Amino acid sequence: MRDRSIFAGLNTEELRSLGMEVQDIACHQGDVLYRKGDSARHAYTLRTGAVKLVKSLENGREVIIRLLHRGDLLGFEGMQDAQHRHAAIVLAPSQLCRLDLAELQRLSERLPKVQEAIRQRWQQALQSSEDHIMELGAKRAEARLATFLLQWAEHYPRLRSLPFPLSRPDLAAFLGLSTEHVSRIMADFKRHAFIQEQRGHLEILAPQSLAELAGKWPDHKPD
Amino acid sequence: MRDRSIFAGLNTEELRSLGMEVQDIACHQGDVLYRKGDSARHAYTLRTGAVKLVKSLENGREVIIRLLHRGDLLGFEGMQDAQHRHAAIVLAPSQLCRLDLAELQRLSERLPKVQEAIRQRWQQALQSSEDHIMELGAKRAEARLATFLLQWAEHYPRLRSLPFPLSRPDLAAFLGLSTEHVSRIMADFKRHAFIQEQRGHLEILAPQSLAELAGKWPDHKPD
DNA sequence: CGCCTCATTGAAGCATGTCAAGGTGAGTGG
DNA sequence: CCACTCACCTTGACATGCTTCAATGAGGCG
Repeated sequence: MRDRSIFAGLNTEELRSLGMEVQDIACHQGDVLYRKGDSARHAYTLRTGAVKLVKSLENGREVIIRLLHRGDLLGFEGMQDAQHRHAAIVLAPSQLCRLDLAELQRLSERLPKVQEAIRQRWQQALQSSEDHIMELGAKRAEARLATFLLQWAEHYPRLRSLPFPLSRPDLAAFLGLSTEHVSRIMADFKRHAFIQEQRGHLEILAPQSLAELAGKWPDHKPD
Repeated sequence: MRDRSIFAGLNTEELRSLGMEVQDIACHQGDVLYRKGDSARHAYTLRTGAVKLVKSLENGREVIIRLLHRGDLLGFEGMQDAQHRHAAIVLAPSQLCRLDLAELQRLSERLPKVQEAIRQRWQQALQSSEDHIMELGAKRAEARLATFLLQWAEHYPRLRSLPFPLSRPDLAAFLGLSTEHVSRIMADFKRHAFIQEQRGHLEILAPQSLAELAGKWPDHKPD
């Protein structure tokens, strides 16, 4: 596990031998990796667990811009901006690797592979953001939530009972809805026996039904 | 104008001398640069004009994922995906440069500067997508529209009358609203003399008022 | 214990979507 | 040149999805 490639096909040892300072970090729920506006010193790779990237409106309302899973990178915006664009908050017990940004910068100039790897991750992030835009722009609450649950499940293949460290406010902040509305829909899903929930774990009982809901649009009843 | 750097600090001549096939292209409204699913052969830089990137839901409903302005790049997802992720449609008379993706790929492996430049643009795109997510997730229609108009204006500094090639359906598809609702709000803005519109041109009369609206949130009245 | 935050539910209000109708303007074929 | 069409814009009336406010209960934690 310690030997698996953590970034750009390189594992911890190899990165270290290239002069990179790599630090293993263990976090638990609620830990703040960095806040919006912090000067960007480190980037991270998420080895296990889950992290949310949060942006706040002047108003105090928070929006979750992206949810990170095992294998995702974060904090790399520091390669161009001096400061972090959002806050990174740990959702579930996680293990991360912390990389020094300045050294990463130098490394990427020497190793095109690294540069390439970073670009690739950025494209992934962009794609997921664009998908999210579609969800927010075109679907209704029920469909957004259904889509989201199915996507979440994809991150834990061959697992019946999924880790699900998201609170209702979290879900609301990610899906652009009110806490109450999310709660109502989740309760509905449970009543219809589409899902089952207990102590931070989620089980999807009727993926088929959720998939139908996910593809249902405001303006069109398929029958 | 022909000599200005079009990409990664290189102008047309320099790119050509590096073996890159560069083609100047002139387009007008409605031209389709590529469609979603087209195999990705070319990337483009937008020299003047405006382009929309569109994704369709299975339902037929269209969402504008991103709006491109002078200096923006498009089609670069082809460097990793074999196919384009969205359709690119020209909104206003535009001049573009078309680059061969395969050659660009090779070039970027030889020139770190190019790789770097592409990564930078990707980050910009990601940032703008994330901002868009915030708009869709946290603001109401009036505020979204106000924000959008002000942002649009920023792309045409020192211009009183802005080119504004967006139809109401376009605005709706970008802001995640219905055409009618957009129309109503725009009419409101005109009645309040915040803006003025004529034949594809827009004038912002009261940026201050729009800015106030843009910062107004559903749950909080500032007074 | 007492104080949080979270989850759930109800009732009411408002924002936005839907449906429908009529008006304009641009392009097209006669 | 005209008439036709078609996409777009606007407006109204209505339906509904979603939020807000309020109240309650349940679990974590000092």
